[in-house]
Order: sequence, then C-alpha cells, then structure tokens
Amino acid sequence: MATDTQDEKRSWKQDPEAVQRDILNVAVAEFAEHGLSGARVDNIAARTRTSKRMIYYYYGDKQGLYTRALEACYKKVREGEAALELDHLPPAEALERLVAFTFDHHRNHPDFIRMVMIENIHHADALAASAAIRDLNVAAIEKLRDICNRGEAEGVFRPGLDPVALHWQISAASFFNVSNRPTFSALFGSAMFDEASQARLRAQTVESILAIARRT
Amino acid sequence: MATDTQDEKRSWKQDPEAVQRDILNVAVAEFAEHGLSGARVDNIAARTRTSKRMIYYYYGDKQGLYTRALEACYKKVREGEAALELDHLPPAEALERLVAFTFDHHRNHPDFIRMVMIENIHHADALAASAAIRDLNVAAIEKLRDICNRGEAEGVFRPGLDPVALHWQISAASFFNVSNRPTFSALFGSAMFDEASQARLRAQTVESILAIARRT
DNA sequence: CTCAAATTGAACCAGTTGGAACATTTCGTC
DNA sequence: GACGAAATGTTCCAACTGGTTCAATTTGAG
Repeated sequence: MATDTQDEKRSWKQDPEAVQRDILNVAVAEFAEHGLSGARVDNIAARTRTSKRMIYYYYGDKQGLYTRALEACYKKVREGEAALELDHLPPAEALERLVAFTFDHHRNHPDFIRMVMIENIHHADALAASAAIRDLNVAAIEKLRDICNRGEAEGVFRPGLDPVALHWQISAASFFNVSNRPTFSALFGSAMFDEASQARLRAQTVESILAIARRT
Repeated sequence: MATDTQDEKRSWKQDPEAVQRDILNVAVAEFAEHGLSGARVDNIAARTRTSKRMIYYYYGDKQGLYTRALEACYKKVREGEAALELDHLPPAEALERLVAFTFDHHRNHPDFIRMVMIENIHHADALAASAAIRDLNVAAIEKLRDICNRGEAEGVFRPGLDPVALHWQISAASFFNVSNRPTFSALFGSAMFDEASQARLRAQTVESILAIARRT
C-alpha cells in the first residue's frame, strides 16, 4: 500500500524478445542449479526483470520453459563449435583442435553439462520431442564425419572410422570431467581439477582420441 | 468407512530390519528413477509392504532416506569390486580385468549410475557428509595403486602413474556409457548401445587405459 | 502384566503451480 | 493524433500436491 504515491508512473520499454531472453537465461541458471522438479517458477520469476505472469504468457508452463531452456543451451554450444573453422585444416590437426575445444568448452560451460545431466535423469523426454536440437547435433556429426573422410582419404586415419563412436569418445572424457566433479572431488580430493592436472588430462584425452583415429 | 466391520483385526509381524531393507530397496529405485526432488515419498511408501509413517520412523525425513539409499548403493557396488581377485594376477592383466569389469558392472547397474548422477546434480552434498562412502572408495583406489606399483616394479607400466587419474579415465568411459545413454541415443540413435558396438567400445576402453598405463 | 518398540491410518500444513481479474503502457498503423 | 492490439505489471487465490506429524493400536520381551 502507498507504493504509488509518487506521480512517477512506472514505465517500461516494449521488448518482447529481450524479456523472453531474460527469462530463458534465468531459467537455464535455475534449472541447471536445481533440476527440473527442484527449480521453482517463483524463483525464476524473482530473478528476472519481469514477472511470473510473463513466464506463463510466453512459455505456457514449467515444462515448456524447461524445454526451451534446454534448446537454448544446445544452440549456444553448437554455435561455439561452428565458430571453429576446421574445414581447411589437415584432418589430424582438425580433430586435435576439435577435441581440445570440446574439452575446454564443456569445462567452461557447466550449466550446459548440468542441463544435459538433468535431461538424462528424465530419460531425455524433452530432447526427444525437440527436432531443433536433433538437427543441431546431426550437423555436428556431419562435420566430424567430414574430418574422418578426409583423414581416411589422405591415409592418416584408419578406414571405417565411425564418427558417432568418435563423438562418443570425445564426449565421454569432456563430459565426465565436468559432470562428476562434485562426487569425484568429494571422494578423492580436488587435485584432479587444478590447472596442471586438467592440462595433463586434456592432453591425454587429445592423445587417446588421435590414437583411436590412427590405428585400429 | 465400514472397513473394519469384520472381527479380523489386522495383525502383523514385527521385523524391523526387513522393513528397513524393504524401504531402502524401494527408495533406491524411486530416487534413481525420478531424482531427489522428483521422487515422491508417497510413491515409495506405496511400493513398499509398509506405510509412509514407517519411513519417517526409521529415516527421519526424505533427505535422510536419500542419504541412506545412496550409501546402500555404493556399498553394493564396491562389494562387487572386492569380489574380483586381482592381487595375484600380473599387473597388466589385473588392470585389463578391472577395466572390463567396471565397464560391465556399470552397464549392469544403471540405478547406481543414476544415483551418482543425482548426487552430482546436488553437488555431492550427501556424499560429502558420509564418511562411510569415502572409506569404501579410498579402499578401491588403494587396490588400484597396488596394481600400478606392481606394474611399475615389473617395468611393464611407466613410472609415476597416478592411480586417481587412472581411475578417472576408467570411470569416465564406463560411467558416461550409462549416464548419457538417453540423450545420446535420442540424438544419434541407439546403434552405439547394441551388443556389437558395446563390445567394441569395451575393448577400445580397455585398450586405451592400458595404453595410458604403458606409455607416457 | 507392563512397557517400550513397532506399526498403522488419518490429519495437518506449507509450499507450488497455474491462472484469473484488472490496470496500465507501448507501438504500429490508419 | 486516434485506436486497437500486443505487451507488461500487480495482486490475489484456488486447487492440489507432498512432506511431515499426531493419536491410537498391536506386538513381544522380561
């Protein structure tokens, strides 16, 4: 009561896209932090510059917001990947760079990792319903397939390389490094996560992947 | 109403330990299925032979039940590991068997993997508070350290091997293979998870780890 | 017989989602 | 510049879900 005694009428700019982005950013943070059922719509609303009203206005319900947040995450990651210009690099070097990039990128985007973890907990239901995300990832695989083909043609990679399997290998190390850090360091200390160890781990990961690509 | 018209008074046997075991088993399944906040105490109660009241009687609250469920999980897994008799095997063979075992074991115990995923989502809070679990895992590392030392002494492993780093490598592949299966197969199909591919993956994992142990 | 432990069914209460109702502002377009 | 549609804010709350606890009974050991 008595909040609007002033003549100042609260005014705002009409900027639907900014509002939606704002909501989405906060939603990613909140979902990544607390999980799907753990996240509170009220919390998300409180952390935005807008209100709960707008969340339902634009995203329908909590599940819809979650799905859109997940999509936004994937989009951002794959955009980063696309920024790498690997097409004109020699295949071995391109692969090396891709692995190193993935390792670093995942390390620098724990929210993305956590969203994927959460999605896995929920059996990838939201992901399965999103054709947009599938397209993004298929594109990523195609890029990797191209590298494999070029390497094979040049004789530096072994024939019959499966880009999906390779992607699995790259992801396993890079993903686990972030996803399981809490339990791992609770059990074995945080030594594995200091700079020196991480650099060693990164190099070892690159090396292992290249070894797989080269020999049988 | 009118449920107890019969003279039959519902009677029960007193068996506290069985009741607690029953609750714990169901709790693991439910938490693994839906996560910490996603799990419903009502559901757990419904799936036990006992009542919701008993859950609180024995475990205090939801969080307490979760912690005990997590502990039970770790205990079971490390017990399985201990059953492997690696001490009298040549080091390379012992390591090979350990990796293969871990890969298979994780694959066969998705509930354990999911509990660890959930725990990571929650920043390993429960795990950090459980000395029992830490002890179990330290023991596992010691076993691995022994293998490393023997291999180094025999000259088949490179010197300075870090058992924790090695455990990291073993876990990354074995864990990711289960934890990220939902999203991975939603995106790229389930080909990676058929028998043939899994066998190949397993062999490749063993090979990679041994390569790390042997050379720098 | 007595009493603590075990067990039960039902009630309680706090928090959450989803939305209704109403008021106000912006902005493109005619 | 007027008008209407879209965008935004505020407030309130109904319905429900879900975690937690109370009151009362049954069991079994000494």
